[in-house]
Amino acid sequence: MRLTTKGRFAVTAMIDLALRQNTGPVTLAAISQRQQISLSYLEQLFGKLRRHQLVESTRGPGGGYTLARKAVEITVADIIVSVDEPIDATHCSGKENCLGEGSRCMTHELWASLNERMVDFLDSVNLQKLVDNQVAKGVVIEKAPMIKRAISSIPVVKPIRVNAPNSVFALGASLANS
Amino acid sequence: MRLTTKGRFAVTAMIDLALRQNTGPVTLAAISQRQQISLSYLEQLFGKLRRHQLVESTRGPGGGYTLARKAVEITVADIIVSVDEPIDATHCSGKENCLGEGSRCMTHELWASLNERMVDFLDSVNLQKLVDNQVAKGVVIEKAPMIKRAISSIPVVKPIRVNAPNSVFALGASLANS
DNA sequence: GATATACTGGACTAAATTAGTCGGGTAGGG
DNA sequence: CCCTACCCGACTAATTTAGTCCAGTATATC
Repeated sequence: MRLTTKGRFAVTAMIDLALRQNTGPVTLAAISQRQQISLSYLEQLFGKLRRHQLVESTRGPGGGYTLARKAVEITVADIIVSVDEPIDATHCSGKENCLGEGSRCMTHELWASLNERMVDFLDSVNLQKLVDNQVAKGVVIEKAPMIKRAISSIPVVKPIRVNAPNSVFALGASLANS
Repeated sequence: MRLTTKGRFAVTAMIDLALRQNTGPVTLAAISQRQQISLSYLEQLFGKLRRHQLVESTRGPGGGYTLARKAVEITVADIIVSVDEPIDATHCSGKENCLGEGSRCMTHELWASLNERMVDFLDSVNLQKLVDNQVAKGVVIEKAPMIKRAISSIPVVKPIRVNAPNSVFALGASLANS
């Protein structure tokens, strides 16, 4: 289990998708605009979400992404695990007792427990809950305009690359993948 | 609240210290050897632990570190917060609603909750518990040899710098500091 | 069957962070 | 004094993060 802004972005994007997929597939371009996440980055993220069967894609005009299963059946943990790869291997889980006799792994159980709690929590929250929460807050979902071609004359603001400046989720977070 | 190997090292070192401080101050050199943590790095860590009043130092020969308060009164959260600086500021906590109306902060509450759970857990574990756990496991604490000068002919193995290879705690972890 | 839309995938990269090292100090016991 | 052991700030290599870029492929509509 790891926590990065990547996971946060993925959860945000999935909420956006869940909120609007009832009017058909949602394009990444739309999510990108609404959530201010770069399109290329979303593509990367959704590639992973698709490979983990959390979303389904429809190509071509009118295409986009839809949830692969009901929102209530997708947990936050599912999303995070999908985008923040396992990184398993190379760790002292189980058989190998790290270094002599618990010397290095004195804290192993501690982190394993913490990890377990985190997973439990993130698994207890499903996408539907987050959606309901948003709806309760009064988020307005404009009906997808059925116009064939959207106005593409909106000046594209070239996003300046600034590595996530020490914000809430400034850094990566990883924990034993118990 | 953040989680890095730095915090893990600090907790490990603190357990080592708690286990042996009854025979007087414990030197960083000794902890370094036992736990395989570089001395310079321990100095950095203990500087922070001291400034946060978790340990006290005694200079000169026979000196070293001791816990500033009883082990039962030091929690894992205390240790981690001490070494992994706050990083507060620059985040959307409270008044500023991030971007428009909850758009970016759709997940804010989620992370805040998760963070709260983590802190709760880490605050529920105190150093004494970890020490008891070690003792129960049968960790042998050699009586500190009262020899004035330790044998310094042990060939010092020059540690090769290899950035923490994707292990359990491979990466940093940060969460809202609610 | 052009053409535009929209997903697919992989190679690449700048900035930030981590996990330290290095070196020169300061305090205190013998 | 001199050796032990803490003190502290500057420096750095490796790694990771958070993306970009670009060259496709599938498909609906005209």
